[in-house]
Amino acid sequence: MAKGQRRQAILNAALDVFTAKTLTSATMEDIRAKSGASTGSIYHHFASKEHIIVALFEQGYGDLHRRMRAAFMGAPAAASGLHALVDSYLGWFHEHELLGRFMLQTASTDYVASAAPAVARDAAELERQLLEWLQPFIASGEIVALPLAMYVPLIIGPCREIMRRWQVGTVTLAEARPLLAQAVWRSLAAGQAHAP
Amino acid sequence: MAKGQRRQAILNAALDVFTAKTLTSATMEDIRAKSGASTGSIYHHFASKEHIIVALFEQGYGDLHRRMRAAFMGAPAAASGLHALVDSYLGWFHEHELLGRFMLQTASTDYVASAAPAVARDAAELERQLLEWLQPFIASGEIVALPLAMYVPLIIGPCREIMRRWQVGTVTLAEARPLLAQAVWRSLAAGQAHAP
DNA sequence: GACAAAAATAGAATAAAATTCTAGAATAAC
DNA sequence: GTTATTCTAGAATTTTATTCTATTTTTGTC
Repeated sequence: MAKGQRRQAILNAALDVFTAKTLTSATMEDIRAKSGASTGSIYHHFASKEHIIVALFEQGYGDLHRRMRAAFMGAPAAASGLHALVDSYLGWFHEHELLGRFMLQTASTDYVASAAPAVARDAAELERQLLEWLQPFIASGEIVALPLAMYVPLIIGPCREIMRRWQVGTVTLAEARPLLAQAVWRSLAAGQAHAP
Repeated sequence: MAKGQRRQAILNAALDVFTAKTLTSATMEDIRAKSGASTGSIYHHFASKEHIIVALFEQGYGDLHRRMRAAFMGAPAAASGLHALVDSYLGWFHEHELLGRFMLQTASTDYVASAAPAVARDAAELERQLLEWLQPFIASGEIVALPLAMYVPLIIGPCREIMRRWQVGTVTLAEARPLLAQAVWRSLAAGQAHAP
């Protein structure tokens, strides 16, 4: 078995098992059986069940963040950049159904923050870059001025909930995708109608 | 010990333990020690560790949903109803810090859906009522027409993410509360500027 | 207020699962 | 080719959830 093959086989098996059953009810024995690895081999690659979970998160978020970053960085206009960002998020989860299900269903960002500091750092860096990219549009008044910590929730919050629903089949991307980007844009675009 | 006292003591202890450690690393022994109940007593009230978790969810979501329902139902105007809805969500989590942390951090809606069907049903009913309430405003063109499954994500998504951040201290409610309601309103209000 | 029935508690016993350990096989480094 | 390192195996151990049996407390009834 080639270099790193076994490790990935274990991760793949774990992902299957974790999405089929719940995190707690999935046993190491399940993972062992599905991956074909021995107990010793599993514990050679991962210190514990939790470490397997963390490794999956790192893999998933690493890839997702990379894609999101690429989406807005370099975009010249606010609207197109945000549109691309929303699209990248939806697109990633669309293309990584199992891992995405695991990421959205299993644990929250805060759980990850303590268990997977690398992911937390990467997320913080991504947010910093996004805010930096937004800055000129806020300054010019094209995007509403808000406490900085609010932008990501306003952009990602709706995306996340939509993808949750997509995962359980109550929403289709074909219809949601363009409308979602527009809705996010409206929530951030300045110079429009005010509400009470 | 009075009627139902022990059950609640167990739930309280479990909540403490679950928020202090992770769901898996929190043991029945931890709960036993903190609650002062015996093993037998715990298993008399709850069939398993998972049942304790579900009971906490039912308690939390039952109360939250009740409050959200009260917020918009009967509101005469779209803007004020949505404002009240957002406020009720933020307010509830503000007032139930521990339970709220548990609910947002621990498990997702979908996990709950399979484990706690009562919660899922209640959530579905709440959504139905919200959409029914929204209907006239959509018909009149005051609120944008979207696939029905998109409204809740657009409203609750940002709220959820904001509260997550509030829980870890990166956002204060004093500043976020009014701005969030406005942003949600903008994302739903029709007849405004279009984006590419 | 005595008494049966039901609910609640206790803690020991068991079962299930995670993790550790010791030894052996494969691979890489030199 | 040989030595060191990584990897694999599977049995042994430890930890944790759950079950079981017996005892106590409460509740409803006369």
